[in-house]
Amino acid sequence: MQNYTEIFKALSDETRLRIIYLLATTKKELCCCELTDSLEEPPYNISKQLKILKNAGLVESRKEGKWVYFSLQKHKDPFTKGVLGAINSLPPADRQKRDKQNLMKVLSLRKGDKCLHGVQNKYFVKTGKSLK
Amino acid sequence: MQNYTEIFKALSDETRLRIIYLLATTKKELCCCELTDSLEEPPYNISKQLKILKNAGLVESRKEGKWVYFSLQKHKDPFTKGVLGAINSLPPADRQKRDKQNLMKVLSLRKGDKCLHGVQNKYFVKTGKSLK
DNA sequence: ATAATAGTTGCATAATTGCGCAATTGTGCA
DNA sequence: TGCACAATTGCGCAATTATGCAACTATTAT
Repeated sequence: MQNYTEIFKALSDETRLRIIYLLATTKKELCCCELTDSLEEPPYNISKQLKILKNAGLVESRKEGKWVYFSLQKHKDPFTKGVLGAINSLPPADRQKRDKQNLMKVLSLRKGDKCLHGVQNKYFVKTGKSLK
Repeated sequence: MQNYTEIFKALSDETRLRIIYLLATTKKELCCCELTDSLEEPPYNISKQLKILKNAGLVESRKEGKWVYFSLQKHKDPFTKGVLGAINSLPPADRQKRDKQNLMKVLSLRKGDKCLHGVQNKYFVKTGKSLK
């Protein structure tokens, strides 16, 4: 049962839930810098939250050159599938809409479905704060 | 989205998940002392966890004399319904089997579907520790 | 009224978590 | 080799949460 409480704990943080929401609704693999631009959170924070999600078995990663792509864990037990299904069906709040808009903007910069740029809003990298 | 992280946070504790599991699988309303005996946890702990579950909107309570009966919240949004469904379908681990055995024992003491006794293992009340 | 009991709450302390910064790792490229 | 950059990690501090005990409320029985 610890497994399950760990999954719930991983989902009990707003940043982590926003990440999962993007992964679940777009059904794409996203790299750290794309998530950084989408959530307007500094890279180290995104990276830390992704690690927690990975340890909980919700997310898996794939390294490709300098980039690491994250996606929902493929092999899910019925429990995890049920929980992720519930998240996937959530109506998007303002925050989610903006996250998704940001993501669409960044995804349009991909070349051949690959992220070949880095963080767009470089300001995050240094300060962790949004520009406007 | 805070609502949802709050729900996940409420479920990210083993004691609370055990309570929800009993409520979800028995589909009965259970009083605090019955949960105390089932989980073999001291009453104040059960009471505190129930309060958190209640604040998260997962549980509702009904007072009847000295007793307070708790049950799953009746009016559930699709999200909550999905999450509780996932919990309900969990295969019982050893802990859950014992919890349920304990509960069955205590439920058999009811008169007319009412709990008219208190905590059976009174030792919990004073020390919070299991007898054997 | 007094005692007993179901349940709750306040408080002090311990443990955990979150966040930002700086430093580090790993990879590709000049 | 040295540099740029995506991503990660260790550390310190603040904030939050968990835990156990004791005191408290509410209700019933004597």
